[in-house]
Amino acid sequence: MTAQGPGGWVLHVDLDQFIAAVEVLRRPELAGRPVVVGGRGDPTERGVVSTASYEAREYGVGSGMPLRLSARKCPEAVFLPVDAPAYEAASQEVMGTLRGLRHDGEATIVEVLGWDEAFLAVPGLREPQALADRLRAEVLAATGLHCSVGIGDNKLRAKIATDLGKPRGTFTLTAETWFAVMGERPTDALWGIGRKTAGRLAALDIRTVAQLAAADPGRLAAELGPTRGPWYRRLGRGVDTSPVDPTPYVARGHGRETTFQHDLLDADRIAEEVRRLAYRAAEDVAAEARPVVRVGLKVRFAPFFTVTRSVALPAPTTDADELAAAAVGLLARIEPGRPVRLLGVRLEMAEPEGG
DNA sequence: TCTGGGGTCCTAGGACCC
DNA sequence: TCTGGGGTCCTAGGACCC
Repeated sequence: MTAQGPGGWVLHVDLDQFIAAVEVLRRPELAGRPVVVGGRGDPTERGVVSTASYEAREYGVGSGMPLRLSARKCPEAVFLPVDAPAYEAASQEVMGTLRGLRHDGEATIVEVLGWDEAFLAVPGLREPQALADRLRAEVLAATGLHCSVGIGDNKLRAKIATDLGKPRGTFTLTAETWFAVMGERPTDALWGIGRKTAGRLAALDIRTVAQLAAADPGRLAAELGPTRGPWYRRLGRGVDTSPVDPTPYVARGHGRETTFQHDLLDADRIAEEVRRLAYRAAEDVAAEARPVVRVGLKVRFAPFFTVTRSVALPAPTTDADELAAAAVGLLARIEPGRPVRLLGVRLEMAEPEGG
C-alpha cells in the first residue's frame, strides 16, 4: 500500500544533461566524449558552465563552475557555446510530447518549469509508475532525449524524487517514505534551501531534514522571517499543497545583463553599454504590448560587489528611447570611479490586462 | 575556483498619510 | 508642543532556482 495525497499523484520530468544532450544529438561524433557547454565556448574567457555531459562530470566539472576551472579539470573536453534557440526548440518538442500523452483517455496537465523540466498530473491516475515508464519511452522516441521521472504525492516530493532516479530512471517519494529517504540528508537537499539558508539553519543547530521538520515554528519565524520560517518547516516535512498549474507563463519583466571580459572604467563607455542593454531588453518588452512601470540597474564592481538601483517611471511606457534614458539616469545614483565587471538592466512590466 | 544570464519571491527600512 | 500607531508605497538588497 502506498499513501496517496489529496491531490493525487504528481510526476516530475527532468531531461538528463539536457543542453549537452541536445548538442550531442546534432553532432553524434561527440557521443561518449566529455562535452562542456557554456559562455561563448572559449574556456579561456570569463564565463561559467551551463551543462556538462556525464563524461565531463567524472572529471569534476559541473554546472555553475567557471569555464577556466573546468578546462583545468578536463582539458580534453569539447567546449561549445550556448545556443539558446536550439535548446528552446528541443524543449518545445519535449513539452509537446508530454502534453500529447493520454492515460485512460484522460489528457495530461503539464506545468513547464524551464527548458528541461515539467510537472505532470492526470486526473484519476492510479498507476504512476506505468505512466512514467511510457512517458520516458515516448520522449526518447520523439526527441532522442533521455529523461528521469520523479513520482510523488505532491510536487515537492516528486521534484526531489527525480534527483534520486537520475539518470534515466524513476523514483517514488511519498509521505510514508519521506523521512526514511530524506530525514538524515542535509537541509540544502530541499528545493528552496541553498547554501546561505543552510548556514543560518546550522547556526540554530538544524542540520538535517528531520531536525528541520521538528524545529519550533515560532523560533523559525523569529529567526528567518514570518513567511519563510514556517515555510522551511513545511519543506522539512515534505508538505506542499500547490496544484500542478498548466497556465501559460507570463513574465513579470525582462532583463539583459553582460559580464565584460575586461572591466570598464570609462564613464561614457559604461553609459553606452547601459543604453545598449536597455534597448535589447526593450525588444522583449515590445513583443508583449505591456508597458514598463519600473526600470532597474545592476552594477557589479570588481571583484564581487553588486549595487542595484531602480525607479518607478512617472508614466508607464514601451518607448525604447525613454527606457534607455531612464536606465542611463540611474547611473547618476551610483558612485563612479570603480572598475565595472557586469552591467544589467531590468524592465518590469505592468500586470496583464484582465488579470 | 572565482563566479553567466534569465528569472522569482521575500524582507526591511524610510517616507508619507491619516 | 510634539507625539501614537497603523497602513501603504517605494526602494535596496538577499536568496534561490534553472
